[in-house]
Amino acid sequence: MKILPNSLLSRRVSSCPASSPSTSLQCLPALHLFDEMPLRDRDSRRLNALLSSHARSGDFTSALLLFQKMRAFGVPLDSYSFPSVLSACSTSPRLGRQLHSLMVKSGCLSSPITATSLLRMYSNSSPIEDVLLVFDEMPTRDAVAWNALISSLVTSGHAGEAVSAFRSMAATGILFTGFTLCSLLKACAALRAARQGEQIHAQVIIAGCDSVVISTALIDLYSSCSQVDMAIGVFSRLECPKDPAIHNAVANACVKNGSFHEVFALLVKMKPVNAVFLTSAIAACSESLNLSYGRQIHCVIFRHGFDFDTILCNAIINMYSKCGHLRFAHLAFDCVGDKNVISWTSIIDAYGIHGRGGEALALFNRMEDEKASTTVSPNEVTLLSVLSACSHSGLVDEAKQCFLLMKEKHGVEPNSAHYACLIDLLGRGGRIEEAWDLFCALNASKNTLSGPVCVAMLNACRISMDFARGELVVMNLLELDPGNPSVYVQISNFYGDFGRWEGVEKLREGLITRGLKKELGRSQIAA
DNA sequence: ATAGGGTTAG
Repeated sequence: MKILPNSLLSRRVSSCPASSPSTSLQCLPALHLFDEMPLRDRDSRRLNALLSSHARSGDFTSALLLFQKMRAFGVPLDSYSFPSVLSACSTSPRLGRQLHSLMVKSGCLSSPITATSLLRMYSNSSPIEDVLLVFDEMPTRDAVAWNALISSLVTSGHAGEAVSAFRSMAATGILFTGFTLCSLLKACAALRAARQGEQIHAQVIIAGCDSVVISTALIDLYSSCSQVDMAIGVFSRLECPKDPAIHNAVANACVKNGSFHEVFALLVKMKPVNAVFLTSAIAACSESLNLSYGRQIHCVIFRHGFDFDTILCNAIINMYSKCGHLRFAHLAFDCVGDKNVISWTSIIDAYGIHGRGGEALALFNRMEDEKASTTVSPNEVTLLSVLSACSHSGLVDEAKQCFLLMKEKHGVEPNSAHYACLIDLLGRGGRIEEAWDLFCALNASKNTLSGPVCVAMLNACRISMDFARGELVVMNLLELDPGNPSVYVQISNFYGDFGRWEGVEKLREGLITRGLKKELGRSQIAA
């Protein structure tokens, strides 16, 4: 079952990743330029131009060093000095704040251009409140300023507020641009607002601002709204040249909506392939449990020299793990040069789902040991994988120990998924008293009681044949998640275990009056 | 002088 032509499989490595050039060498010419400039030439206009050229070429170190020199030599700073240097410090909020105060002192915030650069700086590294403050204090706001605000709201997870901001923008009489519509499409995608998204799509067509970038956002919108055919339609109707990003967007849309073969068909036609596309292609193999295609695509990745890409490697680890090939998952993990928290979580989870909790724990400890040198720390997903690995292997005490250390040692606050996992684990271990104590504590504080926590507790009651406690949990569960059909299945199974068929019947009636239907399951048996 | 789209773990 080979899908890829030999030409693709055997292509020589075309581009090896260039190692990044040394920053210290890069900034030497910048310093020389300034130092060798005759004193009379060191005026704001020339130096601002130099500053902006450094920033535009991505040489932020030189831009910041030059800015320092300008200050040291008393070169007057004006509105043309700040945008470049602000873009150079987007990852350093402390430096950004200092620049902000300099801008206030030099009266450079009256222009919407400089104020917008400041807003973008804050939106890259600071809480949304800081961004709003800058926007509120702008004396005049043009379309670019509004666009920056809307885009900042969307990327910080405030999609609803972004739509409101757009309404305010329109009410102020500022005309939207293609950039505005692009951010709104992202907002609609985040809100799964298909209707509103279609209306923006109409605006795009009316305003005639459809482009490859807008189309990419449209594909992502339809993908998020589970309308993969619409996404593919936008892609295939696009008349301008298609760039890598739009290919990647449509591949992602297909993966997310289960159209795996479309991804493979695109891959065969695509030239040149890129690492992002291959990541989606690997994800398609994981989702469809297609080890054969996964291995072929892994070959392509290797031959193209993309195996340095951490995100792609993480997808490969996950693919081998999901397809049942733990040994290859581990080999792929060992090959990741720059392991991040997802690399570690993926391999820990891989051992967990293969029932090898001891090795998962050993990897977790290794991650802790290497923390100092790699600056990678476990997060809440990592801890959930560790707990779940213990659960699959019956390592109850190890899980409890890990749970106790979660906050103080790892700095991770347990959430309801962690609680559910722990209760499930205690229940399976027949330790219903401990599970019940935890459940009652959560019930008392309310905010951590969730559907999954109740389901775990209910299962614990089934295992320990504790009908009285189970009935209490049933009441909690029906109150918490009455619209979820699978909840009724769980409860029904609980009553069934105890032969309480009248309970099952009552539940069935409840299901019918609520008009709930359980989604049909599908099973896949590998040949 | 400021501006938009694509990828990995539960």
